[in-house]
Amino acid sequence: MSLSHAILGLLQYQPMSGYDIKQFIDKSVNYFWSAKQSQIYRELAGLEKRRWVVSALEKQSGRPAKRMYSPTGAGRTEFLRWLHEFPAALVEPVRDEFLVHLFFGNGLPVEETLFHLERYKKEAQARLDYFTALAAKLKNGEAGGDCAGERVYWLLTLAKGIKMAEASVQWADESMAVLNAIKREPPKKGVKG
Amino acid sequence: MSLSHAILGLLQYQPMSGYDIKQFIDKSVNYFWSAKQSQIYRELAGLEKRRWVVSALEKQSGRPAKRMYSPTGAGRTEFLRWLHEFPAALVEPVRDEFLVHLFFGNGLPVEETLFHLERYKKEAQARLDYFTALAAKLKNGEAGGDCAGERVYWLLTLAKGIKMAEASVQWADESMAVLNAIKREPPKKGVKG
DNA sequence: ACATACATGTAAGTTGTTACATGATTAA
DNA sequence: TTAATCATGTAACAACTTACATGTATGT
Repeated sequence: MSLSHAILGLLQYQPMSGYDIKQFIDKSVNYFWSAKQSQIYRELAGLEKRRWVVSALEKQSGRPAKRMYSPTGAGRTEFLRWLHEFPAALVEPVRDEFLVHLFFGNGLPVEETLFHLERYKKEAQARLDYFTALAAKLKNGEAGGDCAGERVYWLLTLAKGIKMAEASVQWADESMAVLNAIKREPPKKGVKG
Repeated sequence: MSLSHAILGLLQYQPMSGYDIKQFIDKSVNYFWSAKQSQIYRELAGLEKRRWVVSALEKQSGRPAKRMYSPTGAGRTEFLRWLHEFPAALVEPVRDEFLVHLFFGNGLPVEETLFHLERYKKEAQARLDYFTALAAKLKNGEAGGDCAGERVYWLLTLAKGIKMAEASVQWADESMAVLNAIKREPPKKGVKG
């Protein structure tokens, strides 16, 4: 339900093609929302079936034609209905494969885990840098186009991404420190020794 | 792939039933991993089909019998193979419906958004309290049973949950402050006014 | 010559959710 | 007597991923 309505919401701002939507998602709301190209096309087809959007082919010179989608009246109504309907549980269940591996880290050499924690930190740092730069642009009005009222809310969601990325970097550092300490001073096993 | 191998990993510690696994997940690794009861049963059936686990009915007095699952030799091998195989992208895609609503918050009355941010904060705070208490127990050896080597890694994953929950509470506070400021001083629209 | 960006989609498979179905015991 | 805990599962549906299929234009 969320993906189709999120797409419907984006189309309130301006008509877009499936490809445009994918670009927009990857470059802006990527912290809290992602989707594969194929899924976007499928959701758009579903939205059109329910008459919440209509599409029209737009020819381009030297490029494939774009199928541009726009919301209908019913689509706008449906979006507003959905918007008021917040989920009952606001903190979503997480499923993090990296943490599953770490949880079972006792079955791995410490060096291997440290290597992947370092990788993790770099990824988190890259996200942090990206979101920080994007937030600066949004504040200066260099991004987000003509949307004035929206900017505040976009910044709030970006702030969440920044907070999470900052916490992730810190956590990776602290975790590496813990494991490095173990490496130097292996833990005692049982009562012997 | 992750869920089946995570279950396989849990069974390395001790034989468990589907119900036991559900209890364990909900009460300990809930920060980074969750699953519905029905899915757990399906994954267990799949693991048994692949001969990575075997099951046996265990009768109980006054209670329904339990189907206890244990890993086979092939299961232990497969688990270790998987454990070394970390995902290429360590920071997982997030899909957060609450943030999708907030992103489109300009379409809602500020009071409504503030109400849900307050709810969000309470939920995050409850998680923070729970994880903090669990970490304290783990450190004292009151939880986690006979697993000595595992405890370090369990604490690392819990630390992540704590970090995230802390950041979430802070973010909710800061976001409410921003929206309260807007409520007192509504934003100027365009050049008129 | 090869990769990337542009652009759309289908098919198949995996994973996750919701609803259904059953039934005993225990605590409020 | 009502709800919760214990305990297992199936069926249907919804959501998501991966692989496939096609083709142009541009940059290296």
